Amino acid sequence: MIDIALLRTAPELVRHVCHAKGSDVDVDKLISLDSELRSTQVHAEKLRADQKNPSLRTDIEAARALKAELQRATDKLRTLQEERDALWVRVPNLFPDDTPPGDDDEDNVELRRVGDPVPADEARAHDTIGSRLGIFDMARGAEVAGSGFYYWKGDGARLAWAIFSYAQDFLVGRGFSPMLTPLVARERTFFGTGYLPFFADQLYRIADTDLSLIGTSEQTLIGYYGDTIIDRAELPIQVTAFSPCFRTEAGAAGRSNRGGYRVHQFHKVEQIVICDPAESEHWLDECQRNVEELLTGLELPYRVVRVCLGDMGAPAYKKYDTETWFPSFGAYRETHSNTNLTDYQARRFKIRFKNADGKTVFPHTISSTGITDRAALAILENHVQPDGTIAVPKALRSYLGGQERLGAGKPAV
RNA sequence: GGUGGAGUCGCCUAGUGGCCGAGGGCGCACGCCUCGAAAGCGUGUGACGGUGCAAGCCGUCCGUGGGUUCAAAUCCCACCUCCACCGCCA
Repeated sequence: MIDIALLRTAPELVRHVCHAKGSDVDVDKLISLDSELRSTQVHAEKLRADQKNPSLRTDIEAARALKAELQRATDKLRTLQEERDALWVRVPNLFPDDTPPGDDDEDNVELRRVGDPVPADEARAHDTIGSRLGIFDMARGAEVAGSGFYYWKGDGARLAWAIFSYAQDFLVGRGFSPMLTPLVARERTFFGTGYLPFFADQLYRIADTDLSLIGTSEQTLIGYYGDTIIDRAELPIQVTAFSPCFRTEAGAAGRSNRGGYRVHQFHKVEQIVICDPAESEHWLDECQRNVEELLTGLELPYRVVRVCLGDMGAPAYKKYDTETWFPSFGAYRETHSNTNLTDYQARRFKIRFKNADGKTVFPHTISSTGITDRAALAILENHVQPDGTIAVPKALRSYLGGQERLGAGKPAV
């Protein structure tokens, strides 16, 4: 959420944000609901104050009448509150003036390219390579769990573990504290992190419970601090976690995403920062630097784009995507996303801290990919050798017992 | 999963329908005292919302949400969490 005071002091700004981010929230309705809510609240509070008058103890008839009136006022208050909040929680976050306009990822603005991409080559498709080496299996994944699930096997599974360990060790070296988190969470958590109501159709809900599978450990990492007032001395909080991530990808069926690029379950090392509002731009840049150093260490060519308005999502204030070169797609494809959410999550989740002046304020949150198994797919495609094996980037060798080639031995299974 | 107990202002605690419409202690902050400190004494001590130019004022919050009542921390219902024991288990 943004500061509701903006609705009263700068309604044009709220209108502008809703329009720019394609929100269908009726701002005029919102303003009138909010205004009526407040006058009703003043009325109800006055009645409640009257109710405390000791003379009512001897005048039970008057007390009854007052009770009835107060009942009507609080009923109305509740209705108005529900109506206003239903709209308010859907108002998107603000964004800086230099945010690129646009509707989708086509309109993202490229900032830089790093590394020398190998030529586009359909034959380098990771599923083809991985299947041939016996380290990657879509077919059996579909058999067991349905379309959109796959297996890493043998050297493939070792490669996946290697990149996750590599990324986590790197981030720990950068001051991040590692966690292993719950893989399910309550609705409250998804609301607080801004995934509900905006991405409701992405959640795997667990029948007959309040729980859903997490779509990212961001949800449980930020959730850890929900409804708390953080000691200022603890900021900035830097945490990282490895977790499976579950997404229904509703609506993505039929898109050209062969192989394991877009699936219902992937694995991710996440980087999360909770910091003083004055420092969030700095930490967004720090997280971006981490992303790029991780990719450089994996010897993968990439480009960085500034994400446009239409591709950003309601909770995001500013977002960089990092896209890694996939020869089989003949394109840079998103492997990392790095977002400054400013105080949008903190407000929803009542995460606060006391600033130097002793005022209770909302911190900013940064949510950024560290590494996912999409990077492992990119390693297959970019580092495949003429003999069909995969060259292991130097940075990963210590995580693979010094091994320099993947898939050279007997295929697993 | 079963049975029993419990959740009050950072921590401990008082509390069985209206002198609690939240008291006390600890801690913390400030002041007095002191050469300085400790002790002692005094004052203060949260969150959220509304209102006002402002000092301030008003309201809400006793795990959460409902309900009973003129009136609820207190009575009723549901849920959440924790503790103990039993069962099961990596």
